[in-house]
Order: sequence, then C-alpha cells, then structure tokens
Amino acid sequence: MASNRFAMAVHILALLARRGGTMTSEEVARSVNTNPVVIRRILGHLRRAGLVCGVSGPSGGSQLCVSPEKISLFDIYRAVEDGELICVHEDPSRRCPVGRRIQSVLENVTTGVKRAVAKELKATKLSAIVRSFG
Amino acid sequence: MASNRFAMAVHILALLARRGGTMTSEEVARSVNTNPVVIRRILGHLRRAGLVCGVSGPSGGSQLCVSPEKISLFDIYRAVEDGELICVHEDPSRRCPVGRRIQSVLENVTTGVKRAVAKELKATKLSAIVRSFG
DNA sequence: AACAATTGTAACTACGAGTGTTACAATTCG
DNA sequence: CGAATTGTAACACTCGTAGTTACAATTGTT
Repeated sequence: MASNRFAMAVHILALLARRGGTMTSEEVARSVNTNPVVIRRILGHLRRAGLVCGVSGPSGGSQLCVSPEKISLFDIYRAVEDGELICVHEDPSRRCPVGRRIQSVLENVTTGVKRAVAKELKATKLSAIVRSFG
Repeated sequence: MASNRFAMAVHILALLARRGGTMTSEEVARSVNTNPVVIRRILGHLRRAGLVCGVSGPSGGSQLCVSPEKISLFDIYRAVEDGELICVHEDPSRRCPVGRRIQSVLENVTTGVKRAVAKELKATKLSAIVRSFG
C-alpha cells in the first residue's frame, strides 16, 4: 500500500468519533492539512463501506454511522485500499517449468501475508485509536 | 508494496537455485518474460544483499552465493523492496489534538503490521519454494 | 422564493514510482 | 583480438496519487 489514504482515513474517523456528531470536510481538512476535496474523496470510500454518512446543505457534513468499537482498522483499510499488497508478475513464460508455476506458488505466499496483515489490523478498533489520543 | 520486484526476485532466485550454477540475464529474462536489463537491475539488489554474485564475460552470469535453505522470503523482500508498506501522512496540523498525535499513533500500527509481514515471510525459505516446483 | 453553505463528483495538472528500452564502458573467455 | 556478458546510466511511457478548480444537487435560513 503506497498511498496516504489509510492514514488519512484513520485520521478522519478519529476526528468524527471524538466529535460524536457531524463535521464539514473543511473542518476535517484543516486538521489533516489538505484540500477539502481530498477529504470528501476519502469520505466517499468510507460512505460506500457503510462507515459514515453525509448530508448536504448548511449544518451538513459527515458523521460516523457505526460505533467506534465496531470499526476495526481492517474495515478502514479495506474501505480505502484496493490495490494488492504484493504483486504477482502477470506474464511469465509458459515454456519454463518455473515460469509455468510461479504464479500459483506466489499466490500462496501473498495469501499468507494478506491474512497476517488482516489479523493484525482486525485486532485494533477505532475506539482504541481514539482512546490513545487521551 | 506495489511493484513486481519481489515476485520477479523470487522467480529469479528459484531459477538460480534449480540450476545450481550460473545463468545469464538473457536466460532468466526468457523465463520471466521481460528485458534482461530489468533482470540485471533486480540482480543488483540481490547482489548488494549478498544473495547472489555475478561475473562478466563469456560463460559469465549470476549464481546463488547462499544456500536456498538459508534464504527466507523476508531476505528477498528486504533486498528488493525499500518503500513503506503503509504510509503515514506526513504533515498534519499541529494545532489539532488529533493531528498533533496521529503520526505516533499510526507508527504503532505500521510497526505491528511490518512485524506481522516479516514473521510470515521469514517462515518460508527459498528451498521450500524450489521444492514446490517439483 | 431567494440565498448561502455544503456535499459529491468530474476534470485537469503535477509528480513520483515502476517498467521497458537503448546504449555503452568494463570485464573476461577463447 | 574479438565476442559475450555484466553493471549502470539515460530516456520514454504508463499508472496511481494528491491537489486544485469547477459545478450541479441538496438543504437549511431568512
């Protein structure tokens, strides 16, 4: 994962959890120190994952729609990161015994790594992140 | 990790381990199905990590200089991937309680993930990969 | 009804990483 | 000497990401 989206998403959700109500993308952007549109793009991922919901208009904004105890870092990771953690070379030679089977061999490796990462991220909830801010 | 370098490096080392001697970058490139220079670039990483050595000239090429039982997938990963697995947003606002501490909080998370990935990759040796090709 | 604030999204630019390619000096074998 | 090979530099191309501007749609306020 090469993007800042996961880090920004955790930041955003921690802000919303502490607020306990709605925040505008403008407010969030000030804390994350970026453009409100960047925030709204990430909120779009989180909304599609069912973690937040947003309303238009004055006094609008976004808020959590799942309690922080029920949101794991893996839920956040899955919502914003779609790329593969480890890439498998896609076009090896079929004429070589190694090239022919390298993909399935590496598939086992990447499956193991993904499972390990998922297990690690599932172990921490958003509520624990919020508590660590004091 | 967004690159194919790890997958290609495992492929290359599996070829060298099976050969038990030297292979030219041209030969390796045919199995991986890419350009010999791409192979030589990855061999450069592996050489600097002490896993292979190369000689110029006719009848030259590269070969393993550590036995496959002593090379873990983590050794290979470390040799070719330098980027961070998870990025931490680098410039949050210092005026916000969350922005001020988000970096150290995420540092703990990334440390845990890195440790989990390392443990997983250390568990598999190149010799096991080679055996799985039959 | 009109206005203002806000979201959600499209379009564009800029930038960096990765891959593939050509080129070439250095090395080494025959 | 000549051929083969490495190691590396330089360049083009593509792709993903971040940031920015713009704007229709929504919604609360007056």
